[in-house]
Amino acid sequence: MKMSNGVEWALHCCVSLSQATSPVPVARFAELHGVPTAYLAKQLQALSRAGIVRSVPGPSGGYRLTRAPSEITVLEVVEAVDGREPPFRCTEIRRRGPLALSPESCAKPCAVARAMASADAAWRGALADVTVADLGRSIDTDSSGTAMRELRGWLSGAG
Amino acid sequence: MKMSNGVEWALHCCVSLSQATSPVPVARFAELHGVPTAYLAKQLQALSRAGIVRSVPGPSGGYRLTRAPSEITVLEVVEAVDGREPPFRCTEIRRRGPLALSPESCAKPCAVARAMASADAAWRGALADVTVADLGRSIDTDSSGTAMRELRGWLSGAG
DNA sequence: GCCCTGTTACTCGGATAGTCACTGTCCGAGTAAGGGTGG
DNA sequence: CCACCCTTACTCGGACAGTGACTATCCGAGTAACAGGGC
Repeated sequence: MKMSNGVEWALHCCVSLSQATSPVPVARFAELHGVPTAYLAKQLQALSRAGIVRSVPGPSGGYRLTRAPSEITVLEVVEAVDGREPPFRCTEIRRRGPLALSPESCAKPCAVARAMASADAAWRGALADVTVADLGRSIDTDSSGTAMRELRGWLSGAG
Repeated sequence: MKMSNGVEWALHCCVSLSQATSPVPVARFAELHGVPTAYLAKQLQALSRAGIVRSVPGPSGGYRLTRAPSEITVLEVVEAVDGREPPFRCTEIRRRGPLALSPESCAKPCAVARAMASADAAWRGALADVTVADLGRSIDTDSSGTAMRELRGWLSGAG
């Protein structure tokens, strides 16, 4: 079970975007984070489809957030990039073999699927409790309050 | 992010094993669940390496549980089959690019990694709260108390 | 009848190909900025 | 000097190859059961 690395990139891009005052193009993010430009664009497109960011075409265009950073949860970003389907998918093996259950006996998900779904809900709940604004504050605290200021300066400067 | 289907098979096998009184070979499980024998064997081998089941070679051999079903958590089975590494792996992009942090500033995991680790801990905690015995009871309840009895009968019979 | 021995066949275990999703990349459509021209 | 228009170049967006992990499979090593022979 491996999560796409694009999730990490997308989250850092959202934090960076929360400090930007004008649209930021993909190339700028790629330079800032040291990742491939074209592949990073794929992740930003996913965020755009999910309505988390909005694309501005043409010169001086790029991406901007559609909402306040405090209104964007980590879960939304993860689901936008990695998909909304849960990692575990029940294949209904209880309906197969010599002890197969009748279809009408399978109205409820089986016990295994319920346990996995419960854990998945706990995972999503934890991710939904953290917002992009929270991430920015945590990063700022780790750097003694310099990270967000340096980020704003770099985004405003020529690069 | 896709979890191996072997996890589902392994969990159902553990529940079945909890009702067996003698070692059960892989072929029997494959017939019961309607899955490929050779690939299912791979999952049972993983359980064996993790110490959840014990293999008995030779005629009338197979697999048996090493502990009581109430002492085997779903988390153990998931980790045995799917691996213990968390789905999210931080690539430390904060150390790269024009605003790269110094190595000594990265003693703690970054905020993004902490948020993902917290969610992962919640996921594992939920899985650790359910045991194989719990799964068996739930399946029995869903079938009005006939599933485990039929399972014991089939495992004892010639198949 | 009981014990020993050799055969037998059944078990697991790791090493070996095939397929799907993630990774990485490219070029085309669309658009706003900027400069030039005319009024 | 101002407004309009054209060129320009910069943006995103979806479509196209490469790689690693999951899927599926096979054959060999080891061992307990079983049958046969000897005591």
